[in-house]
Amino acid sequence: MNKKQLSSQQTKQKIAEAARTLFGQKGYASTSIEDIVSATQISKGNIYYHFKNKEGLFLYLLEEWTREWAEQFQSKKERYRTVKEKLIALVEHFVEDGFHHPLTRATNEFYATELITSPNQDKIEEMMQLYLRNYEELLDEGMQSGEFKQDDAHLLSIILEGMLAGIEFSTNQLELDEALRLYRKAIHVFLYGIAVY
Amino acid sequence: MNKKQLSSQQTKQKIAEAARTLFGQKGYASTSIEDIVSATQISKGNIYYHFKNKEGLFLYLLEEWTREWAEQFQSKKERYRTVKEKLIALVEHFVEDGFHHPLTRATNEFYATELITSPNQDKIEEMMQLYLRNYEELLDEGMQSGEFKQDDAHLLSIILEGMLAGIEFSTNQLELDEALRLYRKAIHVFLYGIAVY
DNA sequence: TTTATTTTAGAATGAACGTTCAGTATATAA
DNA sequence: TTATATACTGAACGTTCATTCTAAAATAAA
Repeated sequence: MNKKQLSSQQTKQKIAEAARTLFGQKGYASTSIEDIVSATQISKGNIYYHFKNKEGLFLYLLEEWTREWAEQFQSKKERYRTVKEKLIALVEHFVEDGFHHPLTRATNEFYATELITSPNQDKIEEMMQLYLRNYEELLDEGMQSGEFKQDDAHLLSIILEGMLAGIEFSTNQLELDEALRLYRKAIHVFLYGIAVY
Repeated sequence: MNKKQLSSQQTKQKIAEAARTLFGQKGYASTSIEDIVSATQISKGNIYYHFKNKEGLFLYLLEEWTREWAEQFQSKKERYRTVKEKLIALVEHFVEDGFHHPLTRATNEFYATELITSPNQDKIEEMMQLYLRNYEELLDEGMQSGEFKQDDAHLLSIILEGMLAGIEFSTNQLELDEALRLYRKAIHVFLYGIAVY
């Protein structure tokens, strides 16, 4: 990569960073390309040089985020022994580190609005599935090991994912420690609910 | 109410009905006032005669919905004996009758986008609280009666509400019976999670 | 019948915004 | 040095859309 390509990559990342922050602060629809221009001093044309359009820019951020999430998920998983511990650690990690992730709220909005029109439905759907598959795997593991009752792991993964995502919704006004308390309680209720006694 | 007032009320309801359907089908932002004009043959000016603006129209629908919800919640509550039964019945009822309520998705979108800018935050917040209070009351009742472990009912109400709302999200593609199965499983996991053994 | 009030119509307004495009600068390669 | 592909600029475009405004129609009141 020569000097030019390098600085080009840097501007692309600068755009991405500012966009992530702005989408997080103002939501998807309310963030204009002009806002990103103001925040970065990078011209509109340049933004469109690096990204197909607004939707493409957002999708780029989503994919970046999903990739990171998956990596962290894996490394967390390996650090704990029982599935219970793993799940608790995962929840704590993603509350601490990601609960106010810039994109969580904007993603809801994006998903709610763009799902109907976007030709990128598949891409979004795929990302959703990634989260579910990871949870499902863990739950399966817990059933194999005898930690959890035999049950429909797929269904439970939707419930878990739904629960975590849904709580996030009520979480906007909460401080980190309050949020942490809420999520801990939630995962414990869930674990009690599926545990073998 | 004379003839004129009556027909005026009728047009107002006609607008509300069409808006509810359209917001449900296309989401909040993607539904234009023009769409409502096309669907109803009622003029723009007339719509603005009956409603302050688009946001006001949507809020009107939300309030209508919340009112109905609260009524049905009450009447359901009285028909069952234990809190467990009440909660299960409630979930089933609102899945069957409301899970594809026209406004569920649009409300998510509206909430996600308008929360930041809208001066109606309070109104929305208030509606949210109504749901929570109702759940909290029930949970409290269950703790009093010894059905549930002593715990923080407020926290649990947020978790329950979050879980139900969050699952809805994954539910768009599901058939009613699949959705019902999912929600039943969810409420059972939750109940097991908080029950006294 | 006349006057006042409420209700309806729809063209006009104006701002917001995503996207395009013609052109310019810059670094790399020849 | 020159040619070329890459990176970048920002004004202009076109469209969408909520909202406003003027006027007309319909009904109620006097």
